[in-house]
Amino acid sequence: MMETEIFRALADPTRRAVYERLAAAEMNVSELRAGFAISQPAISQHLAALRAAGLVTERRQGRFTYYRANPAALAPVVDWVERYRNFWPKRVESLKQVLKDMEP
Amino acid sequence: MMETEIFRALADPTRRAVYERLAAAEMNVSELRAGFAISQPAISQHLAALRAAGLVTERRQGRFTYYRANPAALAPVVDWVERYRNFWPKRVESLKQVLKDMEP
DNA sequence: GCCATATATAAGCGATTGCTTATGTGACGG
DNA sequence: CCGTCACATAAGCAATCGCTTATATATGGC
Repeated sequence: MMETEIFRALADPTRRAVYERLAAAEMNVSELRAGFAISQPAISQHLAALRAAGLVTERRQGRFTYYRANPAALAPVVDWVERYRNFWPKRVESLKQVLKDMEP
Repeated sequence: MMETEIFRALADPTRRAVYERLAAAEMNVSELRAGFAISQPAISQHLAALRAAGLVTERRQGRFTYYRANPAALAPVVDWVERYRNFWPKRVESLKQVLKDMEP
């Protein structure tokens, strides 16, 4: 299940923090690591999880790998929440559409 | 972190399925169990996780405990996604407001 | 009171998580 | 080339997960 991988990736607070930093600005691994008190491999492993879920994309440039958030990959989360829209008005539709429009 | 507990609760596919069934209809544990191929304690443990995250509420009636989904508890998920609204138009605001209006 | 029913909790177990240290891989600068 | 830098991968480990079986806690019917 695709949603499982995304929810699982976001379930870790460090990983959400990584995503948040990458949403603010594209960054290479060393720059990213600066904000956290964990080892470089730990960061790489978190990035691998986010990458597998499609939540971040990488761009290799020489020795550096630049990562950025891919907010379009959050669509399944909104989709899932949206399935319970019968509980509330269907204004949620708009968000779903916006995310769909972002697809590359 | 509150979001962590919610994301973690939703990260398990069985738990999401439980939530989905409880979103469709209030149900006691035995009725709920009928739809799954796992033991009664396993269901109770999933319900405990969902309950701890505030995603479901219980109503005891005699020997039975009836559970129902509490969609308002999904608000932090929408909130979190919404934090990246700078990537997309701010129509997301409306969803946040709707969820806030649902609070008991 | 006594027994069955409905659910929760405890205990135990293999699988998975998130971290660490160690090592690999590839690109740059001398 | 050769050493260093940027990053990924491997291996190992304690903690946590999701499940099981066993047991506790209520409630209801007799």
